[in-house]
Amino acid sequence: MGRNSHIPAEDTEQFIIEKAAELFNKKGFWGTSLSDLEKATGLTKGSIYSNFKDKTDVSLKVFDYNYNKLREPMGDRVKGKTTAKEKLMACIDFYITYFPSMKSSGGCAIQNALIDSDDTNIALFEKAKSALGSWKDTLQKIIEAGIQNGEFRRELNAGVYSAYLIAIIEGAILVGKSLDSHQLFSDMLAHLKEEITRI
Amino acid sequence: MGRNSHIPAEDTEQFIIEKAAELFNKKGFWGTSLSDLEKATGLTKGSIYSNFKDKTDVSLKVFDYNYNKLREPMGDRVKGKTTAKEKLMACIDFYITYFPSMKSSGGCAIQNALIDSDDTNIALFEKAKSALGSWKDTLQKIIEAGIQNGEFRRELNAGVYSAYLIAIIEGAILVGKSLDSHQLFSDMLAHLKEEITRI
DNA sequence: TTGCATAAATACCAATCAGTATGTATCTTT
DNA sequence: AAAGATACATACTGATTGGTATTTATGCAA
Repeated sequence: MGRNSHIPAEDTEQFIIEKAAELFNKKGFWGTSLSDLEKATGLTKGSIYSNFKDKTDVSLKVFDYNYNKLREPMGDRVKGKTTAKEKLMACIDFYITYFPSMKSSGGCAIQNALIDSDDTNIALFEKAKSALGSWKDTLQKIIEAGIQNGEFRRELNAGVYSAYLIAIIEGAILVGKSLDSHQLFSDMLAHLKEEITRI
Repeated sequence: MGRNSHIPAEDTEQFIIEKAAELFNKKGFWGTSLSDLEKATGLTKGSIYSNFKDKTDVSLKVFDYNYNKLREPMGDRVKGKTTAKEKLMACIDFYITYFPSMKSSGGCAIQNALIDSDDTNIALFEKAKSALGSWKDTLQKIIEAGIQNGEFRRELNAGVYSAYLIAIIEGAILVGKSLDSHQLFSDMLAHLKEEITRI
């Protein structure tokens, strides 16, 4: 009936993305149906398809939304710090703080997309992979700067250690979320912070 | 036509499980359809349903199969070692060795099940969760023994560190698999081994 | 105020989904 | 060799899937 044609399509698109975000993050691409999206948005399929090309299109834009919801506040936290060590610590502290909300919204979007879409939604997998890569690059540059200015040992391999940090964070999210323990999650990352003071 | 009625049902069940294992591990529970199982096994739906109650039943037995394929060889490797440190190292070395085959079969079954089935296949999630818990218990006991006999510092929290080890291993699988680098995976776990010599 | 573009709803589609009822061939038991 | 059990296939179901074509209602510009 188009009684909302006065609403710009852009707003509706964003509305759908926000409602779909938690669904895709929790139930995955194949676990989320269009009727799920209809229920969550209160809109009909026709409306969804006049804003998105297809289900994959929705999932890609939802990933960007979920990803930016992580990246932006983390960037803000790291930006304020000066030393490499402080930047890494800020990154870890960010995750400790955001764990509860991340858990309730279905976990880490990158992790979910990497596992969920492997083989079955290649476009989404590639997006998640590139997000992972750019996160690794960011950490690697921080670590390299820390090596240069003498904060970290010269023998430290920045390429490996950046991946190592991500591995622990993502692994801790998996374990902490599955065992449903914010405490355990914080303890694991606290241990990591200790270790960082010794590299 | 029942031209295979001379084959014991038990064998057919195992045959289906083995063929389904890679599918479920790669495509997930909702990403794998019964027609996928038909194609992979060469059997028909009727045959599958005379061996399993429903699709969930298949997924649960497939998880046990995938899980045991990990647990048994790992148990063998650890069993041979005497000190706690050697046991942890053997566990890590196991993953370094098995990474390629694990990657080609779709990754770590526990990790996949935990993320894939969260919310959408509760029975499978609970199975994966309990597998995670018993793995953590095993590591925790090894670490506690290591603390007792003076291999590790008395301040080390075995409950936290066991979860920490799992987090790194699972995280390294995620990163190594996604970035498609056995080298990076080995390097991350080598770094972990170094760290273990210092706890 | 009359058209026009837009946005959303309705109604529909073929394909596929998980699951079942029935049929049939083979093995086992007697 | 006849009867029953087993193991698989065939054929079907209703529901749901992702996606599309059409219709209707609204705001905006002429």
